Amino acid sequence: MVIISAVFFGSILAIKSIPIDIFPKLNLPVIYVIEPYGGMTPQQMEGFFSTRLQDQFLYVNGIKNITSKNIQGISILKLTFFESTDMAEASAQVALQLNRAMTFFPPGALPPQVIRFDASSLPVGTLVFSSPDKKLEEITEKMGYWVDMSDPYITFDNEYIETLWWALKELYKKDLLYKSVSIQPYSPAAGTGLSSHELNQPGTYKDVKDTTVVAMFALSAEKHNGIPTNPLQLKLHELARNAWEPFVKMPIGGGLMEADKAGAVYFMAWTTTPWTLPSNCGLTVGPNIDYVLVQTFNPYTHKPANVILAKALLGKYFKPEGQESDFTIYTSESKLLPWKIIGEFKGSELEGIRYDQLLPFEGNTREVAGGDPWRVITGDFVTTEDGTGIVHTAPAFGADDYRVGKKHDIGILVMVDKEGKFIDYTGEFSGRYVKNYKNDPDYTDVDVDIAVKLKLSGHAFKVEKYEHTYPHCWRTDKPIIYYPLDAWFIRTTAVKDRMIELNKTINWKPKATGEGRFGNWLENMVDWNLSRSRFWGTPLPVWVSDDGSMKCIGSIEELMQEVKKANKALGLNQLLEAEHEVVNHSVIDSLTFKPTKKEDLDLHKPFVDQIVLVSDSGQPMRREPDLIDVWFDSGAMPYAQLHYPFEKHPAKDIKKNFPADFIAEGVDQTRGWFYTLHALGVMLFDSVAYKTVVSNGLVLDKNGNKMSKRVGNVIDPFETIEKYSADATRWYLITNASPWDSLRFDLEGIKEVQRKYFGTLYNTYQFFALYANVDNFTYKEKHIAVVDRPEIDQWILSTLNTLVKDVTAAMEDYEPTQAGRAIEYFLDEQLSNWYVRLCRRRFWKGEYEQDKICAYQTLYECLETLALLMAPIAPFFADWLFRNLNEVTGRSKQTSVHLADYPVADEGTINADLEERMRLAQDVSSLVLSVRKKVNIKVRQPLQRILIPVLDVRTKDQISKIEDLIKNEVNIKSIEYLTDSEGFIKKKLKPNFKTLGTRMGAKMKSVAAAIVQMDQHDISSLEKNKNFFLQVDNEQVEIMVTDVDIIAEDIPGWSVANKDNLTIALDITVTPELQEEGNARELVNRIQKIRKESGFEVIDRITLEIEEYEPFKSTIIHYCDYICAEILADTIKMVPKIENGTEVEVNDLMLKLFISKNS
RNA sequence: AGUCUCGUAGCUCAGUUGGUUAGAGCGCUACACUGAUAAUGUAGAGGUCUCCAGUUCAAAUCUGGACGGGACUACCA
Repeated sequence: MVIISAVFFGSILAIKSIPIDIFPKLNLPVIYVIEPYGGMTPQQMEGFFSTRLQDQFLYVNGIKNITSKNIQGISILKLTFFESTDMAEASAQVALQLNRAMTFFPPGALPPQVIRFDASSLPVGTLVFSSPDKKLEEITEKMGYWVDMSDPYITFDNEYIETLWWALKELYKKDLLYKSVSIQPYSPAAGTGLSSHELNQPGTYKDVKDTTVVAMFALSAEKHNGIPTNPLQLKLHELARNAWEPFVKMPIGGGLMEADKAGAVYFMAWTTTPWTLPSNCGLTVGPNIDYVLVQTFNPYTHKPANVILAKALLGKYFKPEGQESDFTIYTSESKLLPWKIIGEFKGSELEGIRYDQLLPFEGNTREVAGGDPWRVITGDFVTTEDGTGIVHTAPAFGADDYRVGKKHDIGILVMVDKEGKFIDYTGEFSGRYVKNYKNDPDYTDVDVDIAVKLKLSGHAFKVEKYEHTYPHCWRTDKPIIYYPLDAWFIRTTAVKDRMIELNKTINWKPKATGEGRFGNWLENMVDWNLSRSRFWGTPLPVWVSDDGSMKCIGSIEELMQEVKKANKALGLNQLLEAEHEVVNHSVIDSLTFKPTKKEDLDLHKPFVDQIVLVSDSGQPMRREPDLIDVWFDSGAMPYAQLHYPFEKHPAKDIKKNFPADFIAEGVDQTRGWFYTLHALGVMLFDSVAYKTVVSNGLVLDKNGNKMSKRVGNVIDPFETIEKYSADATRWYLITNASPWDSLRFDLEGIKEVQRKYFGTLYNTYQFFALYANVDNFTYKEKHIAVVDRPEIDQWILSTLNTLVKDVTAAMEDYEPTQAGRAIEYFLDEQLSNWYVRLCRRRFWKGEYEQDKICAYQTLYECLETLALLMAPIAPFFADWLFRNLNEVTGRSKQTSVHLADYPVADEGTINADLEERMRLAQDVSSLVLSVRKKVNIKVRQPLQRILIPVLDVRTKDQISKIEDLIKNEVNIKSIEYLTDSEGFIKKKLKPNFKTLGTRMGAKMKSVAAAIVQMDQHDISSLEKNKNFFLQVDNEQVEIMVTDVDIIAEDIPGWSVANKDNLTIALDITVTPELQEEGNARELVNRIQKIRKESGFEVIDRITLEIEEYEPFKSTIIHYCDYICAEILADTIKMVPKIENGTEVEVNDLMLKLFISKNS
């Protein structure tokens, strides 16, 4: 047993130290890449993420050695995971699910404490570290989910078992543990019960052809012990008699009709297992099903018969043309069976009617059955899908039968023994196997013989071969049967209400699973069948004596005491070491039990079975042979792995480990682990076992099919992680679909994540590092207060803090998908696409002073925070980023992102107004750009102005604060606002359906139409008076300003664009001045290109010579300073002729120029 | 068979308490930018919101049913 601290760890490390050497390396860490490329292409991304790098990192940096022990001052939250050792089998599924699950930990919870649970029921000794564990270990580590597996606690340790025993004894004391029979799948061929797991093996269910019989159960004589048992019973006989009355003494059905034969009434019941008929104890009908009494003939004996069956199933046995056809002409040769409905009733009316036992033998008498057999009872499970609507009920051989039989006390008959053969005293069938379990070549089918017998005696209505699926034993390939076996139960139904109540306090993700699937399950719960008849597993600590007294052992100590007591009372010597000391009980002959030392004690079979205890009355007691359900092991895991209540060690304090903050597992565990944890938590501690549960959806293949080895569509997690990295895989799994939704796993999606998210992040970081290296930015300057930074810095920091808030909220709500998507959006749309793009100049232009430092600090803070925020999802990249930043600046004392605290939003930095106006700026820019595109004027060409109609003061205010930004972004000179609108702006009304709808109701449609029809005059009247009367369907309807959105749709004569209620108009006149400026910019652009092609450094100064060219002359004169500044030229020389220059095209003008580097 | 869940663009997913132009990203096409440059930006095409019926002035959204994918439970005369 061990509690393991887990750290999300990792990073990416260089193999080769090839710096990106565009600029001299200064203090910031160099971005290492694997191949000698300068940039990061999608293809390289794969290589960059190579897990080989992760491995190196782990060992070089020693992060592996970090445990909860040496991390101080960090809040530790608990995380409980369940891991199955079936890893080898289901590795892909489990690994992928784990990937999704493990992102769940609330912020500030680093490192989470992970408890590893090992639900193995493998044989003692064989499981130390078998390959599945190695594999598990490896994948866990590579996924960035690290648990110390060097010392896992295991469920077959004595300490673990001791807690289980303690738990069982607690239940025993509360009278929640009892022994009973249950009908279980059983393989007579193998002589063993089968678990449902075994029954769910592929290939278990096979199509077989069985002999089926529709048997006829004759209603008893009219009285039972002198009184009719059901008023209907009399009536049925009477109906039959009356129906046949006209035919009495007539030659009918192959003989003279006799009055006393006419009244025979039969229930029809179908069975696919005729061998269960001697064990029949009842007939079950559906209370709400309609049944009919049909006058007809027995198809085999051709004698008159009256049968009862469900009305809905008449067509299965009777042809329509036979209805009310002539009874008198029916002979044994007749093809057509005449029939007539002579009575109709509900199933509930039939309840209690008695019938004669179908196949009475010496061995299946009323006394043997116990109870009150051979009655009609009701059950909800009866359908009219097939059969007759009346179910032959043999409580011994069907779970439903047993349940309903018990409820109605019809007794139980078990005419087949555990070898699958009829017991003695079953007449001619005695000793015969119900199926060919012995591979007897001369085997004859008992079912057939029973069918023949029934045919001959007039108790069969239809015998036919029927193909259906039937479960088979996976070991012997023989059909299984359902058989009553002794079993131990936990009386979960006794705490049902409490379990339901406490379940309501559990935070289920998604909610529906808890309320629906799990809630239903609880509502319909049955007692928990604990027994398993295998060899390996936790033995049930119950000893029983022949006279029925019972002891439940709750600890090793107690066992020792009891053994001592037994030794004394029975003269045994069980405590002693040796296998000699033969005593007067054969069981102990080969005893190797040496309980003098704890570790020598083996609480498993066969050892515990050899222990004999003594009852209070001095009788020897033997252990019940049962083992307990491994799900009990799992359910008790929170305390069993702490060896509760035997350990006093503070680290094993139950209060710190129970209940779990949350658990996560596949949704398929609803009835498994989720249930057993809950049941035991409630029964033992009257507490939930977990506060939150996340039920993970399945990971499907890209076509939406379940991954299966057989189909070959399994994703190998090793390969995936090897190739695409843990981070990209994790990010993909988390952001693509909520953990509880099933996910179509497509490798293309991971590539997309690499490009889109990690590529952008990497490039953003690289951009930062590039210039930070140049300027030697190490965050050594004093932190500049946010309010003292430029507006755009304030904005991105405000957005960043909003992001922190959102991500934290999403994480706390166990919504990592939302968190991941929010991070993506921030990085891509806001940081990269807006902030960095707009601020590029600030990083390379000008001196290293205030504004530049602001830019560095701001971008640094964004990157740093991003690293922290994304650490749970992308542990390796996040750490890489964090350390790259932090190792230079030392801002955080922690050496790894996983040791640092999760960011906390600074509310003071959040400025909603600012965020709103930046959104406006983005929208305005986007609109201007789209107009530019429409009219084909490139952004480099400056334009004079845009016009923004503003219908409220606030919008104007907001926009005017970000004018410069917009002007810069879309290259215009000025922004003008149109406030007084009438006659200039063409307005349009958009009805607000929400407010209008409730008021207008049915008139809504015509009102909406009328609103759209309103002219400019009407609109200004509405604006002025705040209301307006519309003429709709001869009715006056009042609308308010608040009922409409007023949109400036158009400004006549301008090029406009709008989005929502924002409209902009662009002045597209290019004046000669603007043209010149455009030319200048174009020229700068061309020269920059040449600089780059010529291999100049960005800081090189140049001289520019231009061949004189009249149309361009004034541009150069007017914009000389601007051009020089941009291209780092000291002077521009106009020369008459250039020999070896470059020809460039500027707005359709050809220029010849020559650039030389100044020395 | 029952219970649960999912079904929206070629693909992966958003879509608030029902409200009128159903959104992203990828992919595709075109263009722009060129001191983040194998990077970046803009635009376009692409939808019977699986189907049917109902409730409503109004349904991708609510109700019922069908179909399809998936999970679990059960194996049934």
